[in-house]
Amino acid sequence: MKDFIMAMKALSDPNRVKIIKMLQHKSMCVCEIKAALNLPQPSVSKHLKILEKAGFVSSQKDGLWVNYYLSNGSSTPYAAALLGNLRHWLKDDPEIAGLVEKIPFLNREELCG
Amino acid sequence: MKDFIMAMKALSDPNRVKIIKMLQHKSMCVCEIKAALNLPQPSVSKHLKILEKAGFVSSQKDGLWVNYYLSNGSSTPYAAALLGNLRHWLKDDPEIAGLVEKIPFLNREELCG
DNA sequence: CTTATATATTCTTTTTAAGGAATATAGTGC
DNA sequence: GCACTATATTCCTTAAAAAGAATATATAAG
Repeated sequence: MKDFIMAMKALSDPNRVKIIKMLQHKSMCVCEIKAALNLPQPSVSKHLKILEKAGFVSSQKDGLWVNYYLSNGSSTPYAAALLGNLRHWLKDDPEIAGLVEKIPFLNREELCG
Repeated sequence: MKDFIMAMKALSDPNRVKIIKMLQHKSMCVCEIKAALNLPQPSVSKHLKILEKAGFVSSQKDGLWVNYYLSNGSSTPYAAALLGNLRHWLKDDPEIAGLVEKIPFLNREELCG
């Protein structure tokens, strides 16, 4: 039950849902997410930590950057199933669509430099 | 997005999840749920309202009683899909199992009289 | 119309989660 | 070693949700 509640709470915040929807298209570092959502960096880090603990995302260091990407099923069954649903859910949400359109133009070197 | 967040928030509380898991077995009135979960009546009514607004449960008056039951897909796609998942999720949770075992012995006339 | 009962609503208090500013950590390059 | 940069963490404040007590509504029965 505890894991299930943690998963639901992780998805109860629009910014965290937006992060997941963006990561469906490519793995991103903190500063890219920060730029896309226009949020302060510590806020992004905190959201990512919540998503990570709930099993939705994983991370990998790449030098000074940390790349975040969607977890592959092995974490918790709840996160895995919900990530599957979220593949098509909210596809037509205008706010999400707007974000996704901008993803190709995010330039990590430029944003963080 | 708003509907999705509402659904996630509705499932972010253990008591509400327990209500859904019980309703999988039979439709129940407020006093039966109150007895099963050992919660104050206003608290049960409030939880039910949240579940209803998020599309998980519906209700039907039966004289002085109000019967609550799981909504059938037509409400929101999120609630419908999650209700599907919840059919098997948490089946082995000890707390849920304990609750479900007691459902057959809930006697509405006795509890509310 | 009055009483009794099941449920709903309101209001207040407490708890929990989110936002923000500042600081800390951990790599990188000199 | 020092300086720089991306990310993480802490602490404090604010906002949102839950719990609790009291009251209101609605239906049924006498």
